[in-house]
Amino acid sequence: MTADQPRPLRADAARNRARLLEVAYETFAAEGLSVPVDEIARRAGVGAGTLYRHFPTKEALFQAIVADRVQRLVDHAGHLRESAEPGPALLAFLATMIRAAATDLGLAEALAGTGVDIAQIAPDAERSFMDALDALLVRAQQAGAVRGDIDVRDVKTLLVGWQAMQRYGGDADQTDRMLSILSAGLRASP
Amino acid sequence: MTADQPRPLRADAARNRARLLEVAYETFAAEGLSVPVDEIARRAGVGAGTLYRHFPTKEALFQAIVADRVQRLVDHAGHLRESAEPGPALLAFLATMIRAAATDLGLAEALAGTGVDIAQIAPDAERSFMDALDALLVRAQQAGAVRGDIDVRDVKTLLVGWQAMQRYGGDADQTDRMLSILSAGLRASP
DNA sequence: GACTATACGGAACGCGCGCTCCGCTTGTCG
DNA sequence: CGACAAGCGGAGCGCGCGTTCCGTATAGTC
Repeated sequence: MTADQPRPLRADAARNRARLLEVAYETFAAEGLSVPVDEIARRAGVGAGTLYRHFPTKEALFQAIVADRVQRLVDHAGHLRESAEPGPALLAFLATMIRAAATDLGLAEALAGTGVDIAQIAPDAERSFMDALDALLVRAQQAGAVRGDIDVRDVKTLLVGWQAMQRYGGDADQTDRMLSILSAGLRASP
Repeated sequence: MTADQPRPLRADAARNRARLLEVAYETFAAEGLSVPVDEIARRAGVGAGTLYRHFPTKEALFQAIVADRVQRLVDHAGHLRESAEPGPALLAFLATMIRAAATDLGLAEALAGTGVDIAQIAPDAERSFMDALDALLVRAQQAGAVRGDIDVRDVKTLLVGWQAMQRYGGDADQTDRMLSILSAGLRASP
């Protein structure tokens, strides 16, 4: 259904597109969304026109980046689900996301902070992410490793909060303490 | 030393200044920092020139708002310290801040998110806030109500994260669950 | 090697916003 | 009540950034 590409995209065009995505991701993650589009183009070594041919709008560029990154997270969740114990699997996934927050979700939250919402900008990515997270959560709850009164939406909200801390706070020691508080708080309660 | 006012400020000028602060606070908290300065002036019923006479720059306006709000939080912490048990006092303060986050700290974090840092913009306010928070934390730890391996900076980081959730997530029920997780995680650990 | 569709670069445009300037109004004080 | 400083309003300036346009270069094809 969605697998036909009318025209296979010229070689240089494909290269430029990939390079733009890469550079844009790194730049936005590191310096925020206010970086001018022209600057992205410059760093990628292309003209502004080229960027706009691939991504007709700045927001379209965001969308492409987010979709890409979220997909990687979903894949990671899938692997954990197959290879680890329910409780540890959930915590490991949360830890991974929080540690990677400075770049991955940090970007996503930067979007939310500026008024752009992931669920709006890339509904498909959002949905498959939530599904993957839900699977991990339910298994952990069934195994009795996590309190039963919370749902996926709660966990997602927790992630948003924790990655905000990550961006805000500092050293690795603090991160460890934050993670310790999180797992203590999630444990099945009296 | 700092208690002399060369000129007592004319009556209408004082009124306009207060009104501007009020309107700017509400507007920025509700709609983000990208609201144009002219719009603030319009809603306050004054001209742009008037706003700029009181606050020579948009950032100066932020600074004035933040200093004002943080001071209120510090006062609140002082009252709690005198009137409540150590453990509950800390949790009550955290809960207050988190519940008020959508307006108060939400603004502060909005600043941080856009590259402005409270500690830079209003160092005095930041310092007295941290002192007040520290006092509550230390008392709670001495009473054995909160684990001893965390410090003020950790608590501040937690607050940043929790208020991010607050802005992000939704209903009151979810907020309660988040608070429950927080207090469970903070309790003195094995 | 020549021809054409495809893609590129970067100058230029328009708009929005922070900030300034100055002629007019209004509070204040004798 | 009259005079003067203090304050006001809002048109306008300049700049930065998102977006467009079009003449030029280059990959793909025979």
